[in-house]
Amino acid sequence: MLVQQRSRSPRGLVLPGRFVRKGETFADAVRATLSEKVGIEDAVAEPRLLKMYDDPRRDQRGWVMSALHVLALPVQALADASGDLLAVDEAGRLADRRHLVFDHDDMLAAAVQRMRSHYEATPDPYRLLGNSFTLGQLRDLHESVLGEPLLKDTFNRRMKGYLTEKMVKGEPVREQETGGRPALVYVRSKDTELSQRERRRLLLPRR
DNA sequence: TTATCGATCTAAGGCAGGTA
DNA sequence: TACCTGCCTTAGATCGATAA
Repeated sequence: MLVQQRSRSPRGLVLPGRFVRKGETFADAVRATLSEKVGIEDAVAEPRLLKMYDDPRRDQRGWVMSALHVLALPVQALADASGDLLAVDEAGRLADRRHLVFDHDDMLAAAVQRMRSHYEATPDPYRLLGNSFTLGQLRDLHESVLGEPLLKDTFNRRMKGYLTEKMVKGEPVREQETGGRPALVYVRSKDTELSQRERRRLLLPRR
């Protein structure tokens, strides 16, 4: 999670953000925040609106509404970003036990919960692995996001239903750098929008 | 330098028990 | 009864260490 140090009162760690200016949409403000405050000009993924926060008591400076957006990016894309990348725990709080100012702890937990629920139901829904990947890479990513180990066999069997082997010149592509038997490279099947029944079936198993 | 072996990894399939 | 799940086994492939 990328957090930033707020220099004005109340001081402390916050999620990146700013006020919406006259004539701006939320989308404009999100893009401007990424550009001006984080240093990301061209995000490969679109930020997703998650939740509105409108409790009049949430900010001592006055009545401030916040529109929480979520954007997931590979770590490499954040190499030059302004702020600190911090780990979160199982509950979606900062792993080092520090707290964010305002109600940003709740925002962080909500964002982590939403992201984990998406990774319960769809192979890499935020496309952090790009267009092609091995099952091992996919499982590592899902375990990282969910914060717990998964059953390898069941994960592979469930995910394969939503993946297609990557083919070049009629031959399946294999990843040679796994240290063992070359792993098959997969791409997402065209239809990865799962039905409610399929989503329940795809809920990932735990070790 | 080369061959061998063990460790490690993925892929695939079988099987028994559980469940809708 | 068909399907799903978890566990297990076997095979194939690579890498690094080690002996000849």
